[in-house]
Amino acid sequence: MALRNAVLAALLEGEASGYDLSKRFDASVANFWMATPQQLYKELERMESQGLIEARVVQQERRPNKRLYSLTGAGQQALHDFTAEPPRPTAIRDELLVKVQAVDGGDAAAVRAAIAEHLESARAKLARYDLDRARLLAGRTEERFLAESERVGPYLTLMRGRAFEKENISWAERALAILEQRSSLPA
Amino acid sequence: MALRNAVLAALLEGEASGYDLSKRFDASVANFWMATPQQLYKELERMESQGLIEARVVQQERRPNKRLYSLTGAGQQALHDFTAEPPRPTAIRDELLVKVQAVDGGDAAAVRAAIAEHLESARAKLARYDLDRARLLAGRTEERFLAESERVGPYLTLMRGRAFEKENISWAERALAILEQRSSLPA
DNA sequence: ATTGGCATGTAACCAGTTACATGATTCC
DNA sequence: GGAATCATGTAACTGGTTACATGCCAAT
Repeated sequence: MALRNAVLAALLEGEASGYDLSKRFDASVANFWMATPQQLYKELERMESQGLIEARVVQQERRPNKRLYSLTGAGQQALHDFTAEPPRPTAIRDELLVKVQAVDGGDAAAVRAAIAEHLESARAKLARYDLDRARLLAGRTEERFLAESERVGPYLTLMRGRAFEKENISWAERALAILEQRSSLPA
Repeated sequence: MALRNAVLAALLEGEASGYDLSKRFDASVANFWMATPQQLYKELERMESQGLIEARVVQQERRPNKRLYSLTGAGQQALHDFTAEPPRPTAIRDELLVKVQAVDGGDAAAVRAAIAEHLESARAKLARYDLDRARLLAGRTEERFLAESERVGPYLTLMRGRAFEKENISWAERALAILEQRSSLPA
C-alpha cells in the first residue's frame, strides 16, 4: 500500500485521470516516487473500491472518455493518517551504485559509460526542476512565495530533487575523472 | 534478480557468511542497497544452486557452524556481465518525501517530527561514513589513496553516500525552518 | 504514412516484506 | 538474569515489473 499514499498526495494537486496522473508522476512526483501507468490504473481501481477516491466520467468528443479521480473525505483522512504514521527508514536501491561498487571486478568502460549517461540525465532533470521552480515562484522571491502560497509541500520536494540532481552531477563528474585517470594508467 | 548483483558486488570484498553479508550490507552497501537477512539467506541459496557462489563450511566451537560464500568464476562473469548491461533509470521510493509533498493536507506536526528524525539519522550516517573514509584513507591523502589502492569502487560509493547525507542534512534543516515558521503563522 | 499523444486496461511473473521459528553464547 | 550477538532458515503475503492488448486522433 505504498503507492496508494503517493497517489493520494498527487491528487492533492487536483483531480486527474489515470493518464494525467501518470504524467504528473513523471513531472513532479517521480523525483521521489516512480510508477508505471499500469501500476496507477490498478491502484486507482482499488482505491476507488475502497472509497478513498471517486471518479467523475468526462465525455469527450474525438477522444476516449476519461475518468477524473479526486479525493473523497475518506481519502483525505487516509492521507492525514499516513502523514502521522511513524516514519520507516527509507529504502534505497540504486543499480548504478552497485555497478560502481563492482567497477574493480567488472567492465570499467561500461561503468564509465553508465555514469556518463547518468550525468546527462541528471543535467536534464536539473534543468526541468529549474523550470518548474521558476513556474512556481512566478517572478516572486522564494521568501514571498513561501509567505503567500497555500502549499509548500511541492516546493520542498522540488528543492530536494534539485539538490539531489546537483549532487548527482558533481559526484558523477568527479567519479568519471577518477575512473578515466585509472583507465589510462593500468596497474 | 536485482539483489543478486548487490550480493556479487559485496562478495568482491571477500568471502562472507549470510550473517556477515547482512552486516556488510548494513555497513557499506546499505548506502545504495538495503536487504534484510531473510532476503540474503534466500538469495544466497539460489545463487549457490546456480553456481555463482560456492560455500565453504567452517566448523566452529561454541558457535553454530557457518557457511562462508565466495564468488566462483561464473559469479565473476555474472558480475562482469551485469556491469556491462545498459543502465536502467534508477527507481526512487522515498516515503518521507511523499509525506512532505502531502504536508499541506496532512498532519504537519507529524511531518516535521519525521523530518527531524530523518535529520538525526542523516547526521549519524554521515558520522559513520566519515569514520569509514578515515579507515579507508588510513592517513593518506585522497590522491595517494586513489593512486595506491587496488579498488576504487567502494570509495566512490562511499563518497556518494556522504554527499547524499550532507544534502539530506541541509535540506532537512531548511525544510524544518520553513515548516516551523508556517506553523507559528497559521493562515 | 508514421510517429506521438490520448486513454485504458489484463495477466503472468518476479521481487521484497513481515512474521514466525530456533538455539547457543557472550557481555553487562 | 536479560539483552545483544552469532547463525540460519520457512511461510505467507504484498507489492512491483513486464508483456500483452486495443483504438482513435493530431501533427509532421
